[in-house]
Amino acid sequence: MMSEEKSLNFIEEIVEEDLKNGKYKTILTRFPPEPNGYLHIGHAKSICLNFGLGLKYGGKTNLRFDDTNPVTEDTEYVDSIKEDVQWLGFNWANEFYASDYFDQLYTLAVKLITAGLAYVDDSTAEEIATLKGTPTEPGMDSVYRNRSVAENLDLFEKMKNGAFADGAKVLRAKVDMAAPNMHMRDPIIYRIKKAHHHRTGDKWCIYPMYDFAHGQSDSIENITHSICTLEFIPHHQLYDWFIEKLNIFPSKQYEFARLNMTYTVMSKRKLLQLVNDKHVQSWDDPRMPTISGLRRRGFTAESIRNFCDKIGVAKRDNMIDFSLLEFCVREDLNKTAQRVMAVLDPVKLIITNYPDGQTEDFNSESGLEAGETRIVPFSKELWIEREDFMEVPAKKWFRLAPGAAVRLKSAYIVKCEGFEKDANGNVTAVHATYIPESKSGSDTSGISVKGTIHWVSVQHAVKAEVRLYDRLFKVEEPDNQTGDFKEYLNPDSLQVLNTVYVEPSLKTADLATPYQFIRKGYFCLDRDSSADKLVFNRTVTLKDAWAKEIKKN
RNA sequence: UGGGUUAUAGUGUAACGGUAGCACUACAGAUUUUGAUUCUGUCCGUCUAGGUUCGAAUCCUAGUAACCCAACCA
Repeated sequence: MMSEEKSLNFIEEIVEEDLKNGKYKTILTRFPPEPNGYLHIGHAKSICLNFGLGLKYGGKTNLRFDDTNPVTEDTEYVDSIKEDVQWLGFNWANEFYASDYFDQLYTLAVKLITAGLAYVDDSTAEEIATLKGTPTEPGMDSVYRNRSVAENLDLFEKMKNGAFADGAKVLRAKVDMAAPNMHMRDPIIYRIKKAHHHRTGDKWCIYPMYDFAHGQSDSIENITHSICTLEFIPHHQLYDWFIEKLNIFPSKQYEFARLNMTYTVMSKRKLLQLVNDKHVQSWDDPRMPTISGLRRRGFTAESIRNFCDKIGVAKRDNMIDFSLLEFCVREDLNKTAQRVMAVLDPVKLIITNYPDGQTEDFNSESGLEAGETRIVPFSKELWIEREDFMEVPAKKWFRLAPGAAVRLKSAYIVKCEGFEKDANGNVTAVHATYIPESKSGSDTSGISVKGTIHWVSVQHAVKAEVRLYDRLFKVEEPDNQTGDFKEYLNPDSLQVLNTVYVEPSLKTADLATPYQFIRKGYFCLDRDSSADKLVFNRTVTLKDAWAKEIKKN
């Protein structure tokens, strides 16, 4: 038996090495979101990586909210983040908050001051920026850089006690104003913000910066592998500097390339703009790349996990085709979706030789597994898809056209005998005769047809609303265009169909079940549905060989 | 123009000095009561130039390109 061995990504290699040589007995990772927005598919990559490592190597993973900036953070985001991580199928060992550590962080800052490695700076933001220099020119010392330890201690305590206004003073680490790494040029580690915090309330008026909170929180929790994205590479040196100077648990930082995907944007700032400017209806608008948006759209947790597995983990910048995500969701839904019939763009098919008032119940397979069936009622008048009839058939056309025959899925073969048109030339009805001996499952007609189409009985049909989604942006890389990214939004990303007829079995449709509208795609019920109105979202279309055939001409 | 990171088919990702493989996409075909699924096949790649070696995607040298860093954001 050939064993197919999946190769390790570079972080798994590091973990295996650390475990093998006894550096650690078990590993501890963490997923550290800032609660200032909803999670998106890029976060899913990080979640799958961090929690996946814990699972794969018998370790644990904490969920830690990096809540050090009270002005942008909110419990609404905390709640959504927890829901999304759980929905993706992961359980955290502990739910922590950087704000849990504010007292310890304050103590660590005092320790740094005492060691002569931090000072209070009264300079304005502009002065600090000017003195910082540029990547090609070294910075210069602030005049406050050499304050005594005692004075720094006194000033820092006063900062904590609210003696100064926002922005009046900051606490800076004393590193090296000439360092080639800009982040080592005496980084700010505490600032004054008299703002209400979602968890600590008004207890604090100084808050630590990312660099003096993230690594220290990792250390407090004894995180072994602190995994973040590439843009934090310049912080790595500082991360290690604090650990060394503070002599705390040596967590190690590793960086991987964040996920980028075609036809969408992946920055919380931009996504927030789309929500605020009403280009989408909400964070969970089905067009959004957010976890909640994808969930509402009908993507499964399984498909997103598979996607994250397929894209891999590496250090080079990447741009993943949206079609890979579509492939993953089709792959999963094909196995699980209930097959049903729905006519999105209805036109009437009248079976002239079928008795008035007669109905028949047909069994139709509702899943991929043999034996799963549901009952679909049939009658003289049916709704069929407008695009399944062509007055003048195209080449290789094997659906309905004058004189042509098709199979009505799970029912009879019908032959088109004519059609009706209105004054504008639009087809208003198609006429056909059915072949009684061609009944599905007991066909003795001897006729074989190439095409099979779906249908819904007019008298049994249930009216529904269907929302079709297309890519959010009309260009592959909205981030890499000139001008505002919003200029590249796809105006046709949402199409609402108000007159869709679905088969009666869908009256009991529920939010948890994925459906395949045969030949049309995968759909799910939207939470906007009510007792008297069904609303479906199209998750993704089916692959469509015919559409490609047409495009070729 | 300082520092850092990265370069393998159209897009991702393997190969750890020894046959450049896998997935998606694209294309062609078989099967099909979903033009779906399934199955078969095809196209396409080691950033460049030198060097080391029996042998280089991998090691060395020199280039080139892309991305990140000058928020009291994370």
